[in-house]
Formats: sequence, structure tokens, C-alpha cells
Amino acid sequence: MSATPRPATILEVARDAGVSKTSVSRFYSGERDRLSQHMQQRIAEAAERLGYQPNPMARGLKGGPSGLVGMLVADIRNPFSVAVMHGVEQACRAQGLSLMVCNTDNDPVLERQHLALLTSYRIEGLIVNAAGRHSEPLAELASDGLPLVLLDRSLEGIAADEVGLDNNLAIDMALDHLTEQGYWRVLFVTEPPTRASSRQTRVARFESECPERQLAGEVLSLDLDDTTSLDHELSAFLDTPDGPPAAILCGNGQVTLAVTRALQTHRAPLGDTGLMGIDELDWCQMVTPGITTLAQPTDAIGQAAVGRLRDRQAQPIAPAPRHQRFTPQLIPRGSTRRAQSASTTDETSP
Amino acid sequence: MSATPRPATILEVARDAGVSKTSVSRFYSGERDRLSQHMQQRIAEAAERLGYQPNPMARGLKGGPSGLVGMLVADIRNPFSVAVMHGVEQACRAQGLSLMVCNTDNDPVLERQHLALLTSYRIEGLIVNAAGRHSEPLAELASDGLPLVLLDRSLEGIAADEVGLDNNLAIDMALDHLTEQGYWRVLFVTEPPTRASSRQTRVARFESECPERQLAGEVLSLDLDDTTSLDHELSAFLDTPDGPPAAILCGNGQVTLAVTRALQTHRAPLGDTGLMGIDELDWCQMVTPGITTLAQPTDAIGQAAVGRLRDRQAQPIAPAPRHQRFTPQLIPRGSTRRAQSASTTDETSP
DNA sequence: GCCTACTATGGGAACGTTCCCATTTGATAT
DNA sequence: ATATCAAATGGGAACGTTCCCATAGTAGGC
Repeated sequence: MSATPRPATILEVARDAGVSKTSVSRFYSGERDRLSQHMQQRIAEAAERLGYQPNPMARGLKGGPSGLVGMLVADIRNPFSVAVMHGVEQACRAQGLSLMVCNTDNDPVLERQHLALLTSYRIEGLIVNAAGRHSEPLAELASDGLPLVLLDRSLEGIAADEVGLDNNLAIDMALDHLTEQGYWRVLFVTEPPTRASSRQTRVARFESECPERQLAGEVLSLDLDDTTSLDHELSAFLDTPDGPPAAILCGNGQVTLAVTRALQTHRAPLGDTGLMGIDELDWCQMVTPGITTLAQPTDAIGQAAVGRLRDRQAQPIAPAPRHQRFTPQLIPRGSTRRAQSASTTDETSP
Repeated sequence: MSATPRPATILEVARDAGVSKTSVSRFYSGERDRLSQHMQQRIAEAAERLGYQPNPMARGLKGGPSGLVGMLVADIRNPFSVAVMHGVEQACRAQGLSLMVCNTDNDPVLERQHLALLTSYRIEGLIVNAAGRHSEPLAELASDGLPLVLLDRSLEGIAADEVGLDNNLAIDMALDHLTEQGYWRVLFVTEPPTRASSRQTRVARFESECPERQLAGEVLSLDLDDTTSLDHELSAFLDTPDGPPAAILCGNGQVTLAVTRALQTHRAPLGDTGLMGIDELDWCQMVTPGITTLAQPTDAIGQAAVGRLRDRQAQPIAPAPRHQRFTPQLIPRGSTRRAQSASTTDETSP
């Protein structure tokens, strides 16, 4: 009911404290050491009295540091993205930065819009899980000197820091594990790799490594909404009369979900048919006999992204782009255990 | 490498178009109809040429509408929250509003901080999935006239619009279903209800409805991180020698996850022991024999929240708070089917 | 005792908008 | 013709900061 009591301004604080607005401004802009002890106290008291809070609008207008970091997420419903975002948040908090997150829903148009919004709020850095494989506006921002970190993807024509999984290593680990367990035919299922560089890397490594290991590799790339053709393709792969034991490797969590669903309608018992996924998910340990996964260190990835941002902000002249690749953790479960398909639950990682 | 080309200002556009800045301002503030056709075209052309984009900082400074909506999420890792958020996003987009999301991680201190950030950016409305059961700063904002919508929770001492599940109906539907399936002992597992009103409502309804239906109800409230005592309590409930068939009802998705895990280490076959959860999750259909859930219409809830916000913005004088309660959808699966525990997969809802 | 230098402060001009209040023009009513 | 009014436009003062450039004092060096 009360009429909005206009928040106190710097001028009012100054008046109340009997000092100049410049001093108050200094007090709030991290230049406190230039102020006498006495002055600092007066200002602090006045500000307290009036409930003063600096207005970031006015601040941003003049061009001071905004303390804002932007983040663009391609798909907020992907648990991996959320997990990384959580790491980013924590790191920002620790650094005293505020985070503004936008979801692009894998839509370049939305990406462009959100980008405009974020830049108009004078963000000091941007963490991007991009929607496509190149982005004109992003390239522009990067060349304008905005600290930029690419998450889990690289972008054509942009030389920015990159943070993500070591995709080659991940594929190697997966194939090592699968062959150790005695699977010699592997189907790699992925969402369309043209839309994300990390997918492309994984596919490429898979294709080059299978021959090395003398296992029969096959790649299936499709849109996950298209359950019919997933079903169809899986049948084709599994119903091969009698080849060597076969396994399916899923390129990310969403794929693992879709494939697991499909396998269930197929009534193909897990373990007998091998199943392994990149990305650890809540439920992987609960689908009997447990689904083997490669877990990404999501928190670390998020924190590293903010770290890169800080590095760049600290450097007056932009350093060479740095790529930071993380090692996944293998969590073996029943879905890649052939012999004793009897055992029910799993052994979670130590 | 190029020196940041300072974005064009309204003044430059005005000069380029040979008109006054006021006219350009009008062009961008939704007062185009006050401008002649000719003028509109000149401005549009000049703006295009210069790549002009209004600076929201400057705008916000003077006090114009910001087109910004804030959202406070208590736990970004809860899929329910994310799903609702997705609905909110879509609705905002449709309305031409920008959304700024902050995660409070259930921490009132963080909530306070983010609130300060959001208000300092002059948001026009706030959608809150609050961290606690009362909030001084939120109450203040509400009484200052900021359009406020409470998501899935109500807050003591705040008369704001509320949007969420019809919790009473949900409990009734759950109990109806369970009794129909022949379970006559039910354990309701919930996270601490003191921290969220919706949990409290559910518990209260559960406690009042069980006697009505002559079934033996019991409430277990605990912190989900405490797996030991969950295990312990579940044992106590299930190992009762020979009472009537027993079922567990989970208060939300996180609980369903924890309980399902616990039941698996217990090796209690689902269906035999009934299991039912509020909130539909990706994996519920995949844990054999499928977990029965009450799905919340998350998209609709998110969209409704934005709708309420708009209503309030439209009204010059604040209307009476309106509560909007949604009906859950029952998705029956094997975990609440007693007789034929043989069947493997589920029948997903039509 | 004077010049230099440095510290602690303050005054005013930006920053890019919006909004109030003119001013100009042409039309309509008397 | 003159008064009245609306429609179309423009000029300038805010909005709350930061930052550049003074201006006082206070030491130190010769």
C-alpha cells in the first residue's frame, strides 16, 4: 500500500554524511583506501541509515564495471547444462560476480536476442554453450574484446577459451571399457553432430579408433524426437543373427535416455546387449542392472569457465586462447557386464 | 582486434535521420502512432544503417518500462523447477518480455542478494519459488507494489498471486489410486515441510484424508541427504510382519529418487510394495515395472505465472490476490499394481 | 622558507534515455 | 477572417552514477 519510497541516491547519502558525492562513489567503487578512516565511517553510517544501494543502471550507463557475467545455455532441460551452470554459479558467487542466465533452446534467433540483452547490460564476460557451430554476433563480441568462454563446444572462426570434456579421451575410455568387457560390435548413437563441435569430435574419434582396436563400429546420428527411426535402427543393429557381442554407446545423456527407452520396448536385456552412456544421470544406477556411464566433472567445468573469464579480465592484452579439457570418470555398472547378468543392483563408484 | 565501436546512440540516429531525438525515442517507446509515416520510415532506415539498439541502462535510469521479468528459483537442479521455468520463458518470449533467472539454492541469504540485484535492474514483475516460508524483503517488495507471483508456495504475510498444483486434489487422487489398487497402509515421505508451504499442505491433507478412507497413514519427514535414516525408516515401515499391503507415497521428485534408490538396496520388488510419486520424471517409466506418478502440468503453471503478472501490470490498482491451482495427471504404472508383478514394461499415459 | 609531491577531498561534466512543455502547422468551427 | 484544437515535432531538464580535473592541506627535500 505504501507509495514506493524512492530508493536513496548517492547524493542523499553524501548530504546526510556531510561529504561530497564523489567520496561516496569512491566508497562504493572499491577505492576505499583513498578515503580517510573517519570519512569511511561517516559514509557507512549514512548509507546504513538511508538503506542506500548503488544503482547499477546509472553505473552501467557511465561505463564502470558491472560485476555481471552472462551465460548462454543451449538447452536448460539438459541435466548436464544445469549441472555445469551450478558450478558456474558457485564460482561467480565466490568471486562476487552476478550471473545472468539465458536459455536459447537451441535456437539461433533466440541466441541472438539474448546476446543483445546481455551485452546491453554491459556484462564483463560471457560463458556460452552455443546453439550452432558458428555465430556471427558471437564472433563480433569476441573480436570486440569481450572475455568469452566456450563451453563444451568450439565455434568456427572464434579463437576463445574453451572448457569441456576431453572428448577423445572419453571415447577411448569408453572403447577400452567395452572391449575389456568383450563387446566387439559397437553402435555409437548421437544427436546430429553438425550442430555441435563436441559431438563431431566424439564421432570422429570413434570412427578412427574402432579400426585401431579391430572392433566393428557404426555410427547412428538422428534427431531424438524421431523415436520411430531410432527403434527401427536399433532393431537393425541388434537383430543381426550371430555376430560378436554388441554394445551401444550413447553420445550424451539425452541419447542415453532415448536409447534406454527404446531398448526396453525391445525387451533386450541390458548387459547381454551392452549399453554405455556419456554423462552420468540420476537414474542410471536405478535401471536394472545399472547403466555404465562416463561422468563429466560438471562442477569443475563450470568453475573452470569462470576461472578463464577472470584470467582474461585480469590481462590487459588478450592472451592466447586456452583449451581446458577434463577427464571423465568411468562408472561401471551392470549394463556392460556380460557373463553374470543375474546380479540385480550396481556397484556405484567408490 | 578492432577497437570496440561504441554502439550508436539515439542522438546519432536522430542526426542521421535529420529528426529530433525525441522522435526517435518515441519510435522506440511504443508511441509510433504519434509519428507520421514519413518520419517512421526515416528513423527506421537510419537505425538500420547505424545498427542502433536502445540502451536499457539509460532507459532504466530514467524510469521507463524495462521489459524485464525476474524469476527466483529455489533449486535449479530440481527438474520440476526447470520445467516450470521453461514455461515461464516461453510465455515471456510471447509477451516480448525478457527473463532474468536466479537460483537461490534454497539459501535465504542468496535469495536476498539476488532480490537486490533484480530490483536494481528495475524488473517489472517477479516470479518466485521461494526458499523459505516467509521473507522480509519479498514482503516489502510486494507492498511496494511490485507485481509478484508465488510459485508452488505461499509465504506468510504476503498477499500475492499464487500459482501451483492443487495439492489437496493431488493427495486425494493419490490416495484414491492407492486404495483402488488395494494398498491399505501408506507412508508419505516428504522433505521437511517447515520449509515450504506446499509440502505442508500435502502433509496436512494426507493426515486428514487417511482416517476418512480408513487407511493407515504415516508421515516420514526427513532431509534427503540423510540416506541412513531413510533406509532405516523404510525398513521399519516395510518389515512389519503381516499387515495389509503397503505403499509409499513420495512428496516430490527428489523424494521419489531417494526412495527408489533405497528400495533397490532393500530389494523390495515394486508393485508388491506400492510406490507412487508426485512429479513425473524422465526415468519413472524406465525403472521396472515403471513408477506411478502424478504429473504436474509444468508448462501451464509457468505460463499461468506470467499471465498473472501481466494481469497485475495491466491493473492500475492492485486486484485481490488470486490463487490458481492446477490438476495433476495420474500416470499409472507397474509400481502400484499388486497382482501381476510379472509384466515388465509400463503403459505410458495415452 | 620555498618548491615539489602526494594525500584527501570536492565540483562539474558526461553517459543515453524519457518526459514535460513548448512550437509549428493545418483543419474545423464560428 | 478569427479563434480553437489536434496532430506532429523539437528542446532541454532530469535520472544516478563515474571520472576528470581542480583545490586544499601536509610532508619532505634542498
